[in-house]
Amino acid sequence: MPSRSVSKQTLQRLPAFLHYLKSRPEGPSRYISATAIAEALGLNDVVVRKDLASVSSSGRPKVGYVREELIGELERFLGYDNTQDAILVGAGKLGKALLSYDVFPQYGLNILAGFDTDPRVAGTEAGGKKILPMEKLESLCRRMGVRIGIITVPGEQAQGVCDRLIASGVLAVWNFANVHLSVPQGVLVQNENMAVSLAILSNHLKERSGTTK
Amino acid sequence: MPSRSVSKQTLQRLPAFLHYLKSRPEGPSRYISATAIAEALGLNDVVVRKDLASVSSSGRPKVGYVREELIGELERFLGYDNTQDAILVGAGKLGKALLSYDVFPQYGLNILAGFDTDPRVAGTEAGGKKILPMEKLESLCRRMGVRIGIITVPGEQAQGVCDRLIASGVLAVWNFANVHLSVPQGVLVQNENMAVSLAILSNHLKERSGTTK
DNA sequence: TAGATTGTTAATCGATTAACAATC
DNA sequence: TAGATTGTTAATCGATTAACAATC
Repeated sequence: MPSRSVSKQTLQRLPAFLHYLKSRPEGPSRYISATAIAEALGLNDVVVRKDLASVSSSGRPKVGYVREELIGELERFLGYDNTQDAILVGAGKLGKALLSYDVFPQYGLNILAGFDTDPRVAGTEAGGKKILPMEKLESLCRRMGVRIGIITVPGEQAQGVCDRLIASGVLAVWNFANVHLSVPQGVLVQNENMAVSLAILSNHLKERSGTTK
Repeated sequence: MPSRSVSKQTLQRLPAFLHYLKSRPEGPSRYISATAIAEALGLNDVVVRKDLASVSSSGRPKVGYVREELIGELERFLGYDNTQDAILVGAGKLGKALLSYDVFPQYGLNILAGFDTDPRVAGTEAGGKKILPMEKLESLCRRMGVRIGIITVPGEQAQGVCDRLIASGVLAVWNFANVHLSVPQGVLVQNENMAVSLAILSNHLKERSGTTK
């Protein structure tokens, strides 16, 4: 079965559906409709129906979806049941916080270890994960077939670290450094950029103040 | 001068432009072209030109933009020079990390204080910021005219906290809890959702594995 | 059967890209 | 003048929304 290709927008909504289904109090019915999800999340119902269609085909007219079944299909689609190994580079404040972040396994992410250039940091632990010196990066990645790299180093070092990760076989980079990373075709960079969020918040306030009403 | 309205996509790219301009080594020229920015960030040049047009009108054919001038215009547009006060609710691990995050002021965000229900936490400090008991929430918000609220409480409490923030005059909510928040028209919720990022990473790997090549 | 719901097909909307005129 | 660059107008593309047929 080929994995269906979905748009980025769809992919951004699916986790919210899953979370809503899980958090919803066990109702009298085993069923849930796309309409109900749409209403709860403030979305158009056709959007929800289309999104669900790319993940499941168990929806039945008049009744909707079996809640438990849909949860399973979403989890499978999002890869929550298929844990991926990752490594993290840059064990500063943020890096350590992520190493200790204990909900990642629930989302299918398993951080094997952290890496840091600072010899005082390498050798220590965070969240029960070892922090290793940078020299071990390539060998660990290759040995374990690591495909996800998390970058939490200062901006100036990010591109260099990224290049080393890719050379070691990493195919997806989660970038917390506030710089643009250049990567070869086929490698994904997912930026986690607080500056962008702040810009959106600030712009909203500016527009609100601008209104006369 | 009315603040120009820009699309969300544009707003997401502007911080990257600014960061690139700032990080770019002082070249021989005072000028920078949209084409050069586009190339460095892997974007289409017309997109960059359109984005810049909504922020600046100082671009000149043949020469481009004066780098320093454009930096100033971007900073002003993004509100980096116009610091906004914010409060944070939920002083757990993540909350404390954000309270200590010392780059926010550079992006125009000033966190006044944290709040927490736990009496053992209220009264302590993080990053030099006081953590206050929840009872003081409304009075502080009203007194200081706080318009940004940061939510780092567990999911179950997020909606309740959100309602209290809005009742206290908050107009923009930065939500780190993995739940959908319902807010009245005119209030913005910006979700910082790691589950979404993980879904995107995981989906990329799935599609890569799916390819035969 | 009637009503609720799914899922599809067509219409609309908005963003990106392409083409080009203006200008230093 | 020629070339590089801006900024605008038109064409394309993709996502959302609307309309509707299918079905339990």
